[in-house]
Amino acid sequence: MNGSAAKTAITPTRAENFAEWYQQVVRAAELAEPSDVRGCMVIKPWGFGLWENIQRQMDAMFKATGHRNAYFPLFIPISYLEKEAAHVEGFAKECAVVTHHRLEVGADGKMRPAPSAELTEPLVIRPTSETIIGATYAKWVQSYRDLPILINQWCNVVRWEMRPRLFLRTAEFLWQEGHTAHETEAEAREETQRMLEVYATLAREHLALPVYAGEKSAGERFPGAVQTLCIEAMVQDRKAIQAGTSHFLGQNFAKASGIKFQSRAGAEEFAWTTSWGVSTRLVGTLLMAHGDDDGAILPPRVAPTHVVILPITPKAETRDAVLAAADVLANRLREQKFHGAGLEVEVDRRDLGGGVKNWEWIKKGVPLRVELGPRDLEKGSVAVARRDRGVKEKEFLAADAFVAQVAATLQSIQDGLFARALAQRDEHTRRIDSREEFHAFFTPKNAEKPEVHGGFALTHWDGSAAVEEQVKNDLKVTIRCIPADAALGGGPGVCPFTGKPSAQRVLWAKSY
RNA sequence: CGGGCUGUGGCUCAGCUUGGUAGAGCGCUGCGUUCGGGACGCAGAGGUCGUGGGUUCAAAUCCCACCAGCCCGACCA
Repeated sequence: MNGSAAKTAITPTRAENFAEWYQQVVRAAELAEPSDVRGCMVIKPWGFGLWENIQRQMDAMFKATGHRNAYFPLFIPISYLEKEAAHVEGFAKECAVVTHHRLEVGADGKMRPAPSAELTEPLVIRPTSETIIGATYAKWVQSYRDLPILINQWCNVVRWEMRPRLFLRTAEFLWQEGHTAHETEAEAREETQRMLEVYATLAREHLALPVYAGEKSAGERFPGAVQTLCIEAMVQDRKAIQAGTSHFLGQNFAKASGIKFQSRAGAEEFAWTTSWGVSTRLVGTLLMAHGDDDGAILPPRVAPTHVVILPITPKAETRDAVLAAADVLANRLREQKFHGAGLEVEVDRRDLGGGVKNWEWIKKGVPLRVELGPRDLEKGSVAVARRDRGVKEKEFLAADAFVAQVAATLQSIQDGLFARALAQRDEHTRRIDSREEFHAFFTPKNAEKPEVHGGFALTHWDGSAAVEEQVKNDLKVTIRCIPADAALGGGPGVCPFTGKPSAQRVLWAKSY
């Protein structure tokens, strides 16, 4: 024991070095770790449990909006990728390529790809699946009666990133990609919008992340898309992070892949397609949005475990009774429903001393920790600590009362996290009308070691790529989206960078 | 993929300048005392010093190459 009361579980703190804090949280919370393969991560059970919960809830929303899951190949012939010009250009730089199908022992005794087993056409490991799914849809679609096709797939993709960060940017990551084909433009645009709303709902209600929804500027658009919609969240260093995207692909991919059909009028027409996705990046987003200097804080709706029971067994003679009581309490809690499902409860029976266990769970971000000791058995009480409050704040409750109100308590944590994130975002979202103020907003006081600064700026823009480019070069700030909400856009005005007219305000920020 | 820095038990690092055959703290294992705010004592286990080559009687230490990681840029869910 060397600690003062002010000691934090994570060093450095968020204020000291946010990027390093994040990495330490991922490690301390046992969410993931770097693997021996450059750029790839091992997602550990606690981190994967989080992803599974996000997955399950999102999957239900996809099904509810008429989609079905399917699975398409990991390997994509290079010729498929070449079909859509903008698309290849966007992804070519980060593709892993499979060139051989067999290994052999070389002269140096080491394994090497067998020269005799070179593929006639190399295969790309999917960076995304528009092309191969498009080629498949082309076979499936002949008539307007075959439309719409509403399919989603859960899978991994590979984008050969050079600067990996766990969950936020890795060479391989897990995601879902929805791919739909429609008879009309209007239908496809509606789908694009609908799925963005699904993402916004997921973010707000399940992940407790307030998000701004809007459209990407041409410069930030998905390669090959006509329109890219997105939701943008703010994390605690006030940077933006894209939490989901939905693309209206027009007829670009239909033309590239030959998805055509005979219309009601008998004419041959190209289908209108969409694609939309969210990735394990959401896990990183959650951590950066809600965590504190003691580690992760998980929203109850996606936490792998809602309640952990920590039996306090100071004396051998009371140990069995306490452990038995912990199991009874756990079972009573499991009968409680939170958003339709029984609570996930864990009894931590490990024979570890003192506060060690307690701190492990704090770092992991479990919503509720319950201490149960010999004195509680006598009094019928429990000691409850909420992860969204200070680690010292322990509430002694009658066990019955705790069980009765546990679902409400979890919801209160969920709501509290959202409110906290919303307050932080609103506090650091500013309408800015002058170039000088814009620059000041995004310039740290300490250039050597930049402090947390800036935020979201709602500023007019003349619509030119030149301004985007200039601002990005000067400040590393980009347009995160053109907000759909008129209250944010605020109608016409003047671009502070050029003095030219602007249709509406757009959302600027530094981003992940 | 360009510029800089760094590779030594599981982790963080000392040792390298001035070559002489490897250390600390944490963690881990065992036993005991502890346990409602991150415990303590004693006894242990654990290292091809990133990889390959070179110089030397002798290399963690000097030289070369390669690989990997971190930071800063360009790119991105």
